[in-house]
Amino acid sequence: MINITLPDSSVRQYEAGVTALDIARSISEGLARNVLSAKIDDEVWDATRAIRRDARVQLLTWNDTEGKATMWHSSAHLMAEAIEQLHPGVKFGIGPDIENGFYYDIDPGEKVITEADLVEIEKKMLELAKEKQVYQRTEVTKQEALKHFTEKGDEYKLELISELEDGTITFYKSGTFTDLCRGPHLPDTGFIKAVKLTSIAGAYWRGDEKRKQLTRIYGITFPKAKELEDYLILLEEAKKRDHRKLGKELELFTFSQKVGAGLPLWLPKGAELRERLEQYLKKVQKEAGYMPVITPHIGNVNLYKTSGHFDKYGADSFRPITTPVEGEAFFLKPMNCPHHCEIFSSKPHSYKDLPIRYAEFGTVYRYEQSGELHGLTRVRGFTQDDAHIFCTPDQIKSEFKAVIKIIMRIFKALDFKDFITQISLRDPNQPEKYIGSTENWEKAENAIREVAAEEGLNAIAVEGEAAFYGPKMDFMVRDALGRKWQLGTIQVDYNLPERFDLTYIGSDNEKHRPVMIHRAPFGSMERFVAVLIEHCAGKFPLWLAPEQVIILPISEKYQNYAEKVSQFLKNSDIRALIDDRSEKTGRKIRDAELRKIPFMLVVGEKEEAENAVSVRKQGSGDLGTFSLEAFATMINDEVKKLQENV
RNA sequence: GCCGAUGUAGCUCAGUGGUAGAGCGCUUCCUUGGUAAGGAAGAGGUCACGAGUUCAAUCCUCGUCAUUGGCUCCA
Repeated sequence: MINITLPDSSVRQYEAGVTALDIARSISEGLARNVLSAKIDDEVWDATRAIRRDARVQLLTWNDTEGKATMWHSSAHLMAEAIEQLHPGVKFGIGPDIENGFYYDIDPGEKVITEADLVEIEKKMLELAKEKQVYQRTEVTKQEALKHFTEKGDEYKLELISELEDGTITFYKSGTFTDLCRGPHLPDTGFIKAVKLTSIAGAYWRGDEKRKQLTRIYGITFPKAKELEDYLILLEEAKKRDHRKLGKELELFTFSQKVGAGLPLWLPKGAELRERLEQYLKKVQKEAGYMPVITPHIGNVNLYKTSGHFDKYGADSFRPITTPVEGEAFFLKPMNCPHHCEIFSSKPHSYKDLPIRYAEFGTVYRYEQSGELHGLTRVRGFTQDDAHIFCTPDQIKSEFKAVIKIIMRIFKALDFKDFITQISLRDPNQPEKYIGSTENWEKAENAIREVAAEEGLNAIAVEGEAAFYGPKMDFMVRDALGRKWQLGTIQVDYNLPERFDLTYIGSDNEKHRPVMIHRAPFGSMERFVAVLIEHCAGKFPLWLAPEQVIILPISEKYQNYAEKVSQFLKNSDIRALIDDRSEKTGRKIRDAELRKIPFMLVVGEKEEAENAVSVRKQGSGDLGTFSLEAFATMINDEVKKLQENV
């Protein structure tokens, strides 16, 4: 007998060789029907795999992330089986579960799989699922594994097997499909009740752009048809928040082929919104001791040779601008830091001057690959809310913390709660990607780790995500469709000060090297506004809304009074406009609601007589009648509250 | 940059080898209306751009550009 400890700490005894499914059955049939897999100690196993030792067992169902993962991983196998039956000879790469579903990378040979094929594959999957094919796990030797896939002629699987150690290799077979796989899997395919193959895309084998591009098919499955329906509705809802759609509808920004791909044009309302964000940050930065600087949009190529940007990115940048002078060339600036280094160099500094904080809303230009452009989140010309802090080594941590404080203040003011804090480190396997000494890198990385720990940030460390000159702390937020974007960033840099030979005079009257902190709380105005639009679904906080109030006269007779209200609000620093169309009030209200204008003021005979307005709040309806003064006070108080909500 | 898809009126989209349609928006007129769509008329398109096939191309073929789902990249 073995002892099985359940999550509630109760211990039950079973025969050795018992399966998680048996355990579930011994608790209740209903539970057994829902068990997808099980966590045995800290490893997720098939629910049908024999347990031969004492263990902690947690049964996993659709309600568990790992349960879903099991479902989706098994679904990838099911899809592969369907594809193999419909298109014999297809070769398979990898087919993992992902955050929302699964994919399989396949090499269809001569055939091109298109979206039209997906419907057929879905149908086949459901057919096979109904057969309740059992997922059978077998342990195989490396030799057997190699033999199997040599016979099948699947070079991708052979490559994967060649990297595995003998004795750890398992196959899973379900129906007619056998795959190299670590598992775990569902007991059988019958759990898969609803299937949607969502998209098809090219994906390089092993993520290497020099290797063959396979066809990747993404899909998602559910244990109930209703859940699939709900998921699809959710996706539709998410699309409505897409900043590209809202940006157009709310007239915030646009693009023009004539201007060029990836070069955003801010429309008046978008510019209004952005300027308010900039003014807000300028105020915060002034309080925090930053000094404004302004630098040009181009810089001599030599500047970027010194900084290292030319070597690193020169080949993939906009071509240099040449001049009538032989050999002279300028670059569109891709970064503000080299310019700021030169500002620092413009005069000698004492340790007493440090830290020095230069801030600039600096517009930079980067030649992003054409396939990378995406709305406002990935563009070729954008404005960073950049600043560079030049400090002594022992000021790093306090300066770093002060920056975190600014970022948190902004995120809080805009109600960004779901962000990810990431420590972006070197890839230790690719030292050639970075400049500077190992010693400096370690110092910088340690400083960031220490700050993260001391500030109690729940940060995840990711290797290979650092900038080429230094490690970063990045603040990431997801867009409406779940894609992660980096917003705020703080970077510790020992390298540029060295390359620019920056110095300050210490108390010992010797020259010392300052450390540089690069930081941008918004990241870029473009990307930040994009994420902000999606975050609030276009319903901006009152202080940012390009149009705060719309006045709706009941009829033309009250046009004069509407003008008077408008003038009063403008004098009270409130952004108001009048809907003077010859339309009924219901229509004006509907249009204002759709334009997401925070407040609507209905004015007619009654309001004019009382010098009042009837207030309607976007999304929540009629608030009743207010005197003009009371309304203005209410708006101004709310704006003030929102801005100071920190 | 790579693989796939898409590009028709300001917007959302339908459509056809014989040079085009709807709804919304816009303009004008009627209507002067109290909390999510009042009525009528009208204007508006080189069907992304360039070649090719054809008697004839918005439609078929090729190329370019842009958008888009991913991959790769992201100072």
